[in-house]
Amino acid sequence: MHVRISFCPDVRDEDSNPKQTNLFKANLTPCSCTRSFPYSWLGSSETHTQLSKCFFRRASHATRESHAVSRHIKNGKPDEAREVRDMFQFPDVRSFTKMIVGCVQTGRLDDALRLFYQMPVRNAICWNTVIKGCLDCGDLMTVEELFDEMPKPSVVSWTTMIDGFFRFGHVERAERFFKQMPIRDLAAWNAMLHAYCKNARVDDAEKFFEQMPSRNVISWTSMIGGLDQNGKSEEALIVFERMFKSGVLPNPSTLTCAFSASANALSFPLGLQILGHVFKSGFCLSVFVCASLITFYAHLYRNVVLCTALLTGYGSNGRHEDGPKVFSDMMRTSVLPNQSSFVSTLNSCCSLESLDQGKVVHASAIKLQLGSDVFVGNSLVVMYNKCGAVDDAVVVFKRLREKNIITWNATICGCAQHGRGMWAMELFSQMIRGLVQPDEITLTGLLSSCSHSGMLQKGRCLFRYFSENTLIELKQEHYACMVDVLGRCGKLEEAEDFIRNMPLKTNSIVWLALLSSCKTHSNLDLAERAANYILDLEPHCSAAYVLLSNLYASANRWGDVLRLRVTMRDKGIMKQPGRSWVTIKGQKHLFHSGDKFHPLSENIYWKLDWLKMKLKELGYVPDKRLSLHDVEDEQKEDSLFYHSERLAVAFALIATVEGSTITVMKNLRICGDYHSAIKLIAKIVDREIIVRDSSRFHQLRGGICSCGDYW
DNA sequence: CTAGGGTTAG
Repeated sequence: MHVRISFCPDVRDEDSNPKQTNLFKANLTPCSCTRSFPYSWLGSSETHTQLSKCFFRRASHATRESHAVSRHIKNGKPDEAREVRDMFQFPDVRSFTKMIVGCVQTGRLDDALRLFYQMPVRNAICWNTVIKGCLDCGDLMTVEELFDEMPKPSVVSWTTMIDGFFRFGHVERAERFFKQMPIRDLAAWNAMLHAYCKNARVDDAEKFFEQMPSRNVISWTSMIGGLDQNGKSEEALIVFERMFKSGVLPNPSTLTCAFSASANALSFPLGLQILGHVFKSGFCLSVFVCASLITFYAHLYRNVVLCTALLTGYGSNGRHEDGPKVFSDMMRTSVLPNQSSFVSTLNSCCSLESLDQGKVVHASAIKLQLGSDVFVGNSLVVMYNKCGAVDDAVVVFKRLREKNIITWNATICGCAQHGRGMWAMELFSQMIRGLVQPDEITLTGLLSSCSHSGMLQKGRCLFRYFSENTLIELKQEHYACMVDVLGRCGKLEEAEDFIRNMPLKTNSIVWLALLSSCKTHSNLDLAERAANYILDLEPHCSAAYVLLSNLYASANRWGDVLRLRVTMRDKGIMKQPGRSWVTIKGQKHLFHSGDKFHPLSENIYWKLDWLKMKLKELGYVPDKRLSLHDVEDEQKEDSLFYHSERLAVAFALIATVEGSTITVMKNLRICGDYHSAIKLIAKIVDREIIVRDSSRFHQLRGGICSCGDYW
C-alpha cells in the first residue's frame, strides 16, 4: 500500500539560531524517493511500535495527538500500532529526526540509517543527527561517508566530526579538520579544548586555551576539569580563580570540577570558599555538586562524623553490604567509631542477617569499651536475635548495666521468636520488680512468647492483667496475639468467642490468626468462616487463600483447591513462591524449590541424596499429606524433598566447617514434614541447625527442636 | 522539546 505524503518543508522554526538559518535553507535536499513511499519504510509493525515508543519518549509533548497515542502506548492498548501509524501518515522532517534520535538512543543504528535514507527531504539538522548517531554507535566509517556525502556541512557538522575523531583518538585528523573549517564558533573551540584534555594532551589544551579568541563558562570548566583530571589540580584551582577575576560566573559543572580539584589538591580553604559559592548560588541540589562535595570532605576531613554519616546513609539507602566495609575501613585507618557508628553498622549487619560480621563489630565495640553502652547494646541484642543467636542476645542483655525499655522489649521479643517463653516471663517479672514500666510492645512480645511456647494460662493472665491494671491501650495486634495464644492451643471456639466479644472493630489480622490456628488443628468449618470474614474485609488477602487452600489440600478436597486457585488467578493474587537463604561471610545464597542454579548445585544434590538415604535408614517416612500439590505419590515425595529449605540446608552443610551451627532463613512457614526431617538431619550430622521461618526461629539439635513441635 | 562544546568517583 502506498500513501501520498503531503510534504511541507518547515523552515520557519529553524530560525531559532539566526546565524544558521541560511545554512539550513541551503541544505534542504529533496532526495530520490520524493513524495510517495510505502508503509514499509518503518519495517514490521513491531519495529514500527518500537520506533514510535522511541519517538514518544523524546517528544510526547509534540502535539495533542501525540499525547493521546502516548497514553495508549502506556496503557498497553492492543491497537496501538494502528493508531501510531495513522499518526504518521504525514511525517515531517522533525518527526523523522526525532525517530532517528530514538533509534540511536536504543542502539539501533540500522533502523536510524534506514529512516534517514527513506526521508523524502533532508535538512542540515537531520544530517547532523545521523552523523552524531553513527558516532554514538561507534561507526566511524559511516560517519566519514556521510560527511563526504553531505551537501554543505554546517559548523555543527564540523564540530561533531572533530569530537568524533577525538573519541577515536585521531588527534591529528581532528586538528586538520579544525583548521579546514570555514567558520569556527566558540563550541568548536570548546570541542577541541575538551578533546585535548580527554586525550591526555593537557599541555596542548593549555596552549590552545590561551589562544582562544573568547571563552565562556564551558571553556573555563573544560580547562579546570581537564587540568584536574590530568593530575594538575593546583593549576586547575589557579584557573578557577582566574575565571572569577575575568567576571565569568561558575555553574554546577564548574563547581563540581572545582570541588574535585580542591579535594585532589588537598586545599581545604579553597574548598570552603567554593562551598560558599554553592550556597550563594543555590546549586547545592545538583547531584554532581553533592557528589563532589562528599568526595571533597572525604579527602580532607575524614573523621568519625563523616564516616558515620556515610554508614547511616548506606543503611537508609538499602546498601547494607557497604556498612561493614566502611566500618572496617574506619578501624583500619584509626578513625575510631563512636556509639552512632556502631548502631548504624549493627543495623546493617542485622539487615544482612550476617552473624559473622555482626560478631566482628561486637568485638570492636568491646575493644573500644562501648560494649556495655545502652544504644550499642540494644543494637547488639536486635542483631543477635535477628541472626538466630538468642543465647548471645541474652548474654549481651545481662552484661548491660544500663537498660531502657527498648533493651527489655528487644530481648523479650527475641525470646518470643525463639520460643523461650519462660525466659520472657522471667524477664517480665524482673521488669516489674525493677519498676520498669512495660509498654504496648512489651505486651506484644509477651503474648507472642506465650503463643510460641504454648503457655495458655500465662497468656490469659497477662492479657487480663494488662487490660485491667495498666495504662496501655490494647490494639488489634494484642487481640490477634491473644487469638494466636488460644488458637494454637486448640481453643478454637474460645478464640472465636474472644474475637466476637472484643471491644474494637475486628480487622483481618485477628481473623487471620484464627485461620492460621484452624490450619494447625485442621478445623475446616471454622476456617471457612474465618476466611469469609477476612475476604470481606480484604478481598485480596493472599495469606487467607493460601491457608484455606492448604487446609482443603490436606483434607484431599482437590476440587475446592482448584476452585480457590482459579479465583486467585482471576483476581490476580499471587502466592509468594517459597525461598530459603543462607548467609555465609556476608554473602547471601538464595534457593528456590528444585532450582539448580547454584555453582555448587551438583554437590548439593549429592548431599541431598545422601541425607535421603540416611533418613530412610532411621525409618523416616515422608508425610505426603503435607504436600500442597495434587500429584502422584512418588512425585509428591520428590517435590517435598527438593523444597527450597532442603537445598539451603544441604548447601549450608557443605559450605561450613563440620560441627558448626548452621542458620537457614525461609520466607514462608516451615512445612511439617520438613520439620520432622530436619530434626533427624541435625542428629545425623551432629550439628545445631537454626531455621528461621516466617513466624519464628527453630533451634534443632540432637533430634529435637526448641519449638517442641509446637509452632 | 530537531543537531555540535562542560559535570563526581569508581
